[in-house]
Amino acid sequence: MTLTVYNTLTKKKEAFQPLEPGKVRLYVCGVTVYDLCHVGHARSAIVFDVIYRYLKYRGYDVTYVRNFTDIDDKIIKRANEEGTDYRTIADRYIAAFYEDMDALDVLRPDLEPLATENISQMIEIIRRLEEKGIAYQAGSDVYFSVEKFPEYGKLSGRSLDDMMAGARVEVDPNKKNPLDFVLWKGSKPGEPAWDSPWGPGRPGWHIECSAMGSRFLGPTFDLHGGGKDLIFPHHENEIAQSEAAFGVPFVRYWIHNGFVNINNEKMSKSLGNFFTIRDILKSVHPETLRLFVISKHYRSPVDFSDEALAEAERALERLYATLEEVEKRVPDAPEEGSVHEKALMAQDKELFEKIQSLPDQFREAMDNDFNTAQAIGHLFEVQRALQRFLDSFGRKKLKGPAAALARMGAETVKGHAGVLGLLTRPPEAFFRELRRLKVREKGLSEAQVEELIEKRNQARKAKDFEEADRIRDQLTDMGVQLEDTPEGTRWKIR
RNA sequence: GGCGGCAUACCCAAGUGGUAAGGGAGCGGUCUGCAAAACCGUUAUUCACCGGUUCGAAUCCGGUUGCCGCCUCCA
Repeated sequence: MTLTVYNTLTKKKEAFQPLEPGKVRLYVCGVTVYDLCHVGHARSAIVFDVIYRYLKYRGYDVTYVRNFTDIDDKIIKRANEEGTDYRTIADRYIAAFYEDMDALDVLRPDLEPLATENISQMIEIIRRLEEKGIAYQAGSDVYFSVEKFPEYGKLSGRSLDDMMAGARVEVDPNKKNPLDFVLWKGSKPGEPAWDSPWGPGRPGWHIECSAMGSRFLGPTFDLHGGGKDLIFPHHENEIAQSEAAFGVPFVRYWIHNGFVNINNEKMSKSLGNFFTIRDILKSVHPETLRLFVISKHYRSPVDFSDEALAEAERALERLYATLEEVEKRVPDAPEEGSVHEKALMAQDKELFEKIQSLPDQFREAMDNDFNTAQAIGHLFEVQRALQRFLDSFGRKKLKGPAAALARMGAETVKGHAGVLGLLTRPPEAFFRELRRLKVREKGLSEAQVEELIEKRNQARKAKDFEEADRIRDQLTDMGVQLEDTPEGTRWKIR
C-alpha cells in the first residue's frame, strides 16, 4: 500500500515518494505573531499535527519544521499602538501560541525557527537572486522580478497575463511589474532594522520561508503545507525565489488545508467573524474541537457552529464511554497473546473480525490523502461492535477469552485514535475535564449538584418517586442530566 | 473579469466506474420505579439539474443552476 497525497502543484493525487527513502522533510508555514490565534489557525495546526503523527506512525523518520514570522508590518504596527517594541509583541504572542497549541494537544514540530534568527540566510538568497539579475533594487527596497522566472504562476495555476488582466494590485512606482514582490524592505527611522548590502531593513514575508526551508531541510524537500489562502501569493513566491536562487525544484508535494467557515463564509480577521482558540476552549473540550476538525476531509471547508460542535462532543463521549466501560468491566484480562485466536473468535466473530481488519482499513483510509473522516468511521464501527459485545453480558464483569477480546477491542480503538490525536486521555479524566468545563460555563457548582442528587436518591430510597422526579426536573432545568447506575448516580451537563 | 473548489437523507459526512461507510437527530422496541445512557430495528431504489460515454456512473466527459474561495494581509 502506498500513501497518496493531493499535490496542489499538479492538482492530482500522487503516490508519495520521499526524496530519501524512509525520511520525510516537512515544512509548514507558521503564524505571524501579532495577535491571538483563531479557530482557523487551530484547524491548520491540527490537520498538520495529524499528518505529522500519521507519517511517523507510517514509519517515516520525519523532520517537521514550522516557523514563526516574528518580524512583519503588522507586528510593528501593533508595537507602535502599544508604545512598545516588536520583540515584546512577538514574544508575547509566541508564548500565547504555545499555550493554545499545548491545550489542543498539538505536538511540537522538530524545529521552530524564528524569522529574525535567519536573516543572514535570507540576505544570502536575495544576494544570489540579485547576482542572477532576478532581483533588483529600487530605492531602499529590493524586489523579485516575476518576469525573470518563466514558471511564475505554476502553483496557483495562472499566467502573468491572467493576473495582469484583473489585477487589483496597487501601483507602486518602484516596481518594474506590478506583480513583483518585495524581498527586502528598507526601514524607516525608528523601525527595527538589520544590516544588509542594500542598507538597513527587514526581510519581506515570502523570503523567510525560502530561507528557513532550505536551511533546515535542504534546497529541495518533500512536503510543504499551509492554509489554502497561502497558495497565492505566498507559496507561489516561495517557489519563485527558491527555484530561481538554487536552480532545483523547491518542494515535491504541496498540501493545503481548507478554511473554517462561519455561516458559509471564511473565518478571518478582516471579516471579524472569528473566535480565538482560547475563547472556544472555555466551553469546548480540546478533543471535541479536534474531532470536529478532522471529521471532515482537510481540503474541504468546514462550517463552525455550536450544533456541529455539540455533535462532535456526543460522538466523542460515545467513544470514551465504551473505553471506560471496558476499564470497569474488564479489570484483568488474560495477557495479550495468551488466548488462542479461535477462542477469541468464538466469543464474537464479528467483533473479532472488525478488530482484526481495523489496522488495514485505518491505513487504507489515511493513505488516501489523509482521509481522517473515513478512518474515524472505521473506529466507530469497532466501537459499536465492542459496545454491543459488552452489553451482551448485561452488567457482569468479563472474564477469560471474553475479557481478552474486549480489551483487545479497546486497545485497537485507542491505538488508532491516538494516531489522530484522539482518545489520548484516560476516560475518567476526559469526562471529568468535560464536566468541569461545562459546570464552569453554566455557572454551577459541583457541590450544589451533588447535594441535589443526594436528596433525590434519599427520596428514591424512600420510594417517594414524585419528589425524586421533581428534583430531577429541577436538575434538568439546570442542564444536568442524570444516569442511574448500579454504582450510583452519574451526571453530566447537557 | 481571470483561476479554482463544492453540491450525497432532517443535519454533519465518507464514497478511488461494480450497485450508497460513519456520526448526530427522530421514531418503534429492550432495559429502567419513570428516565438517562447503552443496545436492537427503522429513516436516500438514490447522490443539484440536463445530456453523453459505458454491460454498468454519486464516481468519467460536456452543459446549466446555486454556493464558496483565491487574484489585497490572511491558516
